[in-house]
Amino acid sequence: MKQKGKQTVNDPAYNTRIAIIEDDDTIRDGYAYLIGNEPGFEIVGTYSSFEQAEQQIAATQPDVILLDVQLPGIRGVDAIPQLKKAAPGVHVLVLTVYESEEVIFTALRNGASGYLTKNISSGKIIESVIDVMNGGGSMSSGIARLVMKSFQKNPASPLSKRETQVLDMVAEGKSRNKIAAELIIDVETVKTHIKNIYYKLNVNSKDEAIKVARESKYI
Amino acid sequence: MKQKGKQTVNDPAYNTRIAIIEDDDTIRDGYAYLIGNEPGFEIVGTYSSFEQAEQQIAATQPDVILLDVQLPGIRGVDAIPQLKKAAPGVHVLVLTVYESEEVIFTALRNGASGYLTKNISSGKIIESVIDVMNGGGSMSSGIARLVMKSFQKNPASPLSKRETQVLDMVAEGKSRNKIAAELIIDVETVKTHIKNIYYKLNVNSKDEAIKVARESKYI
DNA sequence: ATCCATATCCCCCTATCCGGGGGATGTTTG
DNA sequence: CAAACATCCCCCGGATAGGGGGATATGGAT
Repeated sequence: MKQKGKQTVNDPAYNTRIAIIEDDDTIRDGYAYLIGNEPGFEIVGTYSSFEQAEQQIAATQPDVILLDVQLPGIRGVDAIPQLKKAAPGVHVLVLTVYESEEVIFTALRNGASGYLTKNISSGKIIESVIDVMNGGGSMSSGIARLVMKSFQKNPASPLSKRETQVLDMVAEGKSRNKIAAELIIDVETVKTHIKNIYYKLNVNSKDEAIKVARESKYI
Repeated sequence: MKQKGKQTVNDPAYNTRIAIIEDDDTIRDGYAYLIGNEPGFEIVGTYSSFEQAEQQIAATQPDVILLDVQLPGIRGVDAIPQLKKAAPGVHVLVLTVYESEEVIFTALRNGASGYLTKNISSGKIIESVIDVMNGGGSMSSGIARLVMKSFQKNPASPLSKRETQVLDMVAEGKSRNKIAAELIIDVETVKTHIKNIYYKLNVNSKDEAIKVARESKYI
């Protein structure tokens, strides 16, 4: 229902207030034009850099910010915390041309409400804005694929089921005793599993094993 | 480009072959009707349970499976690995009425290509099918929100920046020495940070701290 | 039938780590 | 200025980790 002391989103007379931070003039003006002409949406500010935007954002308190990742100065996704501080409750929709995992996950960690590739139509952007205004999230399909892939394990892991389970627990900081207790097996068995894990991963310490296994998505 | 020995997806004469596993007759037949009448899409099988579907899926090798989470017998999301084994390369789109975090993350871990709530239009389902056929992913906005939220930390953490950083490393199985080396500070400092973390979280061991911090999304 | 991977358990050893206790000092920030 | 933060110092005893050497039983692949 989302109120913020103004009117509700569901009020047909209420315009969703949108700010755009994007350094490419053509793209910025294009978005502004397309979205500004859409009934129910209002562009309350367009900026070509974060530094330029910060003050104004605090003053205008938009509902949604369309944020380019490539900006002169600070990287767009790194500016998200400051933008949310300047306009608490604002929904940040990140726009990008590249699908870089590092950038995507930084954006998500920083509290972006959506992550869209720029090759989408303005209709899709409007749809995403509506989604996030209703408390949802929004991701283009390429981004969604990467995010979903990050949850999956490598099916070609050299580790057995039990070994994976043990290494999972090791990676959570649990001691051999704790692991043995939880799996209801002897500490010696846990030890053997760990020995075999080290052998298979060609390492000889906990954190090497965790590092290697994480990199290869074995755990 | 995705070939599978048949024709390419981009061939306008090729029909995307879809199977539906859904125990509610009305819903199943409804989807089958709506999707079957869509040009470019073909329903190659409808099943009311996983057990019933498994054999046929292996024989028909559909491109996409629409899978209900609530099934008699095995839970839909738990059947995903077997479905992918029966039809390697198949894209599984999970359909649900509830947005349960546990079920969502199980689906993602098991390699679902999409996760949709049932209140969406058949047009949206078609869109999602196209997205996954092109190698993308697809999530309804409520699901996307939950997934994105899972990446975020609690902004109200009692831990300082440095403490969070240290606990992060502790949670990765690193020893105090290793942490000290990586942060280029003394082991004693790391120890002090850990002491303070334990005090703040009201615990007195590594794995308690990790558990509490994980539950509250401090790390 | 045999071999290999898996899973379970047993014993030895030493160096390191962990948790708990007591402090101190400088900087940042509200 | 006080509180939070980040840094470093000392002492102690028990637990843990890693490396070495085994054994036994099951189940699947050849």
